[in-house]
Formats: sequence, C-alpha cells, structure tokens
Amino acid sequence: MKDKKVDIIAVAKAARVSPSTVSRSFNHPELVKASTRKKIDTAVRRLGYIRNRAAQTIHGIRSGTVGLIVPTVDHAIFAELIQSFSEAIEELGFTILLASHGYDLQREYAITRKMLEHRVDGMALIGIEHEAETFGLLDSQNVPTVLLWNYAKTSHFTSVGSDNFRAGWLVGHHIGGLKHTRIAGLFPPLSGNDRAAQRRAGVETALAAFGVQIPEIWDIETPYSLGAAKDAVTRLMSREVTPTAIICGNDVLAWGALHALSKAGVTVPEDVSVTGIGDFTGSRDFEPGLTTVRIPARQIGAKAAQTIASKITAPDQEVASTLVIPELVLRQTCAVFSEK
Amino acid sequence: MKDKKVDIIAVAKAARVSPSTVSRSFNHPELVKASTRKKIDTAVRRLGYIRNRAAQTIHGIRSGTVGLIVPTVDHAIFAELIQSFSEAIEELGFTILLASHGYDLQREYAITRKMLEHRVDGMALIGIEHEAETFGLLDSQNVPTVLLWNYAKTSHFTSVGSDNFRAGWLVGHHIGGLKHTRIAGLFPPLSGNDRAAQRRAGVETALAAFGVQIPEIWDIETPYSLGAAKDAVTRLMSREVTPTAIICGNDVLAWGALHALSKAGVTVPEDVSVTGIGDFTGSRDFEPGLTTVRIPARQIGAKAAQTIASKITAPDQEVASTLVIPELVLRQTCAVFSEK
DNA sequence: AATAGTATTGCAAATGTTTTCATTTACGGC
DNA sequence: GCCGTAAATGAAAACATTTGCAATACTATT
Repeated sequence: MKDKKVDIIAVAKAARVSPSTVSRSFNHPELVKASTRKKIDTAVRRLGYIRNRAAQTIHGIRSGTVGLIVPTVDHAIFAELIQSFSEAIEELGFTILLASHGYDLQREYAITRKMLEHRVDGMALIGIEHEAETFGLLDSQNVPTVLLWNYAKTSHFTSVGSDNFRAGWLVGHHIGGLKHTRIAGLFPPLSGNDRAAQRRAGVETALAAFGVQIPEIWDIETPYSLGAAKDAVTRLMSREVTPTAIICGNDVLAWGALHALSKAGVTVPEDVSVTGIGDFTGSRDFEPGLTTVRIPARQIGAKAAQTIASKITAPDQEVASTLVIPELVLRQTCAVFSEK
Repeated sequence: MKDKKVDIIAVAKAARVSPSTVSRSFNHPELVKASTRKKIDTAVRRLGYIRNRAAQTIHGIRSGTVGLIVPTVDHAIFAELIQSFSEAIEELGFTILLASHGYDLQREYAITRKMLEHRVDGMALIGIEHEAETFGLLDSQNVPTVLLWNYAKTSHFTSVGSDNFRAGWLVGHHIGGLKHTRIAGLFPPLSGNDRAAQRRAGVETALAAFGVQIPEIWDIETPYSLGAAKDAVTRLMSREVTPTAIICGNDVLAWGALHALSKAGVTVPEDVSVTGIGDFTGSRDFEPGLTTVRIPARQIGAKAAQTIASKITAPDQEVASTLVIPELVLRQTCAVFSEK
C-alpha cells in the first residue's frame, strides 16, 4: 500500500475542506455543518485516519492519561484496586499509564518523572508516604495527584483510602477480646510500606489495652507471599511452645497460615485463631472462612478515579479526602481462647 | 512562584546556549562539549525542566509507550503476567498503557484505537483471536504487535504463549490414565476466550482416547471466581450421583472446587480428584497441593516484552513466535479411581 | 602565523495539531 | 434581487521539540 502518512491535512484534502475544519469537526462538531461533517467522516474512514494525541497535547490540551504507580501488580490487593480504578477512569475518558516500583520509593520517583514527561493529566500513588523529591516534583509540575489506599486527615495530596491503623486495631481488639495471650504476628516488611506499618501499630495498640503484646520470637516478618507465610507458620508451629492466635498483616499471609495449620493438623479455630486484613476475593470462600477486616479495594479504586478526574477537570476546586471505613468481618477462623 | 512555563527555550536561555544545543545534549550527548552539557544540566536542574515527550513524538520519534490490553487485571493469571511484562518492558525503557476490556472484543477494538491515538510504539493483546477490525487497525497503522498467552504456529501477529490445547490435553490424559470415568468439567465462559476454549478441547480430546467424556450434566460453566466455583461444586456434590474427578479450566476454579469439597467433607484425592490449569502462585502451597499444568506467566510476560521491544527497534526483522511448553505438575489432588 | 580539518554550535524549517481572527457563504425578510 | 445577520469555513500563528545544514570555534600542522 502507498502508506502516505495520513494526517489531518490528508483528510482535509480528501474531504475538500481546510485542516481547520477537520480539526473543528472533531473538537467542536457543533460548529461545522452536518453535511461537511459527513464528508469528513467519510474521508476519515476511507483513509483510516487516527488522531494524534501527541500533537494535541502539545497545545496544552490534556493528554487523556493518568499515571498509576503501584508497588506491584500481582498482589491480590492491588490487582483489585487497579482493575476498579482502571474501569472507572476509562469510563471518564482517560487511559492509564501503569508502572510498579517494587516497594522502592526511589524508583517511584524515577517513574513519576517519566510519567510527567508523558504529560499525564494526573497521578495516583499508593500510600501516604513518599519521597520528598517525589512530592516536590508533583508540586512543581502542578499535577493533580491522589494518594491511595491509606487515608489521612492531613496528607500532602488528597487521599482516598482506609484507616489502616484502625484496621489493625480491629483485629487486635477482637483477638484480645477473645482472651488470647499467646499471640503471633505475621507481617510483610514494613519499609516503604506505610500501610503495613500502620496496621501493625494498630494491632499493638489494641493488644496493649488488654495488657498483651506480641513477643519478639513470634513477631515474624515474611515476604508478601502465600508460600513464605506458610513456611514461616510451619516453622512457628514446630517449636516447643506455640501461639493460640496468629494475626496476619493481610489476607494472603493469613491464607498461607491457614494452609500451614491444616498441613500441621492443627484445627482452626479450636486450636489456633487466625485473622487477616483486606478481605480479598477468596477470603470469604476459603474453608474455613477467614475472619478479617474488609478494606473495599473496588470502592477505593472507583472513588479514586472520580476524585482524580474532578481534580483534573476542575483544578481550582478543593476536593476532600475520602475515608473508607474498615470493618471487621467475622467468619470462622477465630474462637475464644481455651486452655486445652 | 512565577510559574513561567519551563520549556527547552527557557533552559537554553538560562544556560546561554541555543535550544538546539539543549535538545542535542539530551538526544545526542556525544555531540556536545562536556562543559556545555554541564551548564545545561545545571540549568535543567535549577528550573526543574521536564522533557515533553508529546513534542518529541510529533517528530516521529518513538513515544516510549506500549499498549497492553487484558481481559481483566484482577485475575491471578493476568496480574502475574502484567507484572512480569511491565517489569521487563520498563527495563527496556518503555512505559505501559494499560486497559481492560472485560472479555468484550468489541471494546478491545475501541481501546486499541484509543491507544493508537496515543501513538504507542507497540501493542500486546491477550489471546490469538480478535476482531478482524482490530487486526486491520493494527495492520494499517503498522504497529508492532504481540499476542500473548496462547501460542499458535500461525497467527496474525507474533505470539508468545503456551499451548493451551496441550495443557488441557495433559490433564485429560492424566485423569483418564487414572481410570476415572465419572468426570466433571468446570470451565469459565468460553466466548471471547480462546484460551479456555482450547483447554476445553484438549481435555475432551484426551478423554476421548480413553473412551470417556464429560456428560452434559457435569459440564459446568461458571464465572471466573473462586466463590462461583465453590458454589457450583457444592451444588454438584449434593446431587444423587457425583463425579470422581473434577477437571477445572484454571487454578482459581480448582481452588473453589477444593474449598467446596473440604466443606462438604469429601476428601481429596481419595474420594474425588481435582485438577487445575495454570499453576498460579499459591497452588503449590495450597493444602493439599494442587495438581495442575504449569503455564509460566512470568516467563511469558518477560519474553513478550523482549519480543515486542525487538519488533519496535528492528521493525524489518522477522521475529519468531515463542512457545512456552506447558507441563503437568503432579501434586496431591489426584489419585487412581477406586470404587468405594 | 596561516591553514586545513574537525568539533561545536546556531539558524531555520519541519512536525501534526488547535485556535483566533478574518472572510465567505447562507438564510430570512423585505 | 438586496441587505443584514448569523453560520460556516479558511489562513496563519502557535505549540515544544528535533534536525539538516551552515557557520563558527578550536586544534594540530606546517
């Protein structure tokens, strides 16, 4: 095929109008006569013309993209969030630029920069805490930004998320209320992850009110993976003295714990209670159903999309942060402590 | 702050050189004197200049973006794929434009269009089969494209994936070889999903060789979700006559089946054998470990990234499709059929 | 100190659009 | 058929870059 580049000028020629008119027929169709519009449409179709957003963006017109940077895609947590965010933001006419930084906030900065080069209309980051540099960049470029997943009354940018401290507090309070005293904690690495750190703090605070705490030997840090959690709990349960409750930083770790206990022949919740945080898809249908704290990822994603869209379209209007309240979901993995 | 827009001209002024030199110092640094480059760098830093890729793209320079369209993000399958693809493609200097179509190939077309408007340098789609329109679009725009997940010797574009027919065949063969005859099939909806359809066909073919087939009443179609699968299997097992093996179209459905069986007090694999396909993270550590077929998502993602990158950088060079061979992973959910 | 050759730099055109402003066209009333 | 007004269109400037070509500034020779 004679692949003459088809630009707006080629279309204009084919439709026997000026480029201006073609442009107008896209951007302000009401300004061009219906018959002309039809001619143009025909030409567009015939030539297979596709608009060039790069050329538009140059005019200060919005690029129609929103940057989303997550720690990683393949944790159930974020997958759900990304999905709902992307659905909602597409609905609003934007496309997502996605990248992951693997919990390395320095990389997050680099990626942010790259996204700004692409002139994204807005940015969404996971978590409240980020490098000062990153915030500075976003500030200086004046890019509408939303912080996801974690809520804070006062954060550098508008936040949409849950109260992770409270989420942790809820499980701590629940387990404490069930009279457990020999409690293990299973958390992912806390560095670069303000969500996990806050949950952790919430758990400790709640437990402290019962005069209980997680002893150091049962304070386990494990990579965010089902397998790692399973191994850790298997080791944990093979020791001389074992806990009667295991509080997990999130549902995936809890699943791992549950599998480990099942394998070890320990019955849940009679022998050991287990809690998660997140209420990921699957936790409800796990057997036994996981007692956890619901943090509605889909809701956060959808709300975040709206929030950022309105920040983009009405930059001057202050938009409030959204707190999605976490709630305890009682299922079958917890029981009152009883000495055997 | 006096937010005078900082463009390349502002930088040039600040560094007391011409815009051309600034541009060159970015794109062909070897052509500009080291001392000049330093002056420019300083100016860039001081002004907080960020390059505008839109303005570059207009010159036919690559946009540095690759479009990735998946059916949905929040299935374990794709999350893993997206993660590995994105890691690898970032490494190669590209950024991902991500969107999901929810198994609606018509939407896929629309999204493809949108991505072309953004002048992505390449595209990656899931599956071999797509609307003729979509292919036409990609062809006419001459965009390097890779088809993921499913392999075919002969496909419209280069493919990187596994042989899903064979994956299905493997489980069918395995179950058939274990002498099962009362077999149920649990598959996701097949429309718009060539992967599932092929697995399905593979299973049937293998089973047929043993003279067995999945009877219609046990041929169950269920949404891709753990909960739906669990419910379906719960119903299945509450009937008069029950199967001795359940072949699932993927691991998530198998997990659901396993939970359902556990709840029903049916022991696996003694009473019922279960198989998955995919070997998602978690299947190994499930208790009991799920017998499944490994389709290495990470490998596919990484290879796909390389493939598309080389298609982009060397457009004339033909690149071959990659077949990632699926292999049966024997764990603890299958046993020889024995009449009780 | 002049010359040739090379390394740097600047000028200006080009990229694919949008938009302002001016011009042309169409329409309704006389 | 003419006029005034409103609707539709076109011309040209603007957007932020890159790049081919020409001009200038060095360097090493002689």
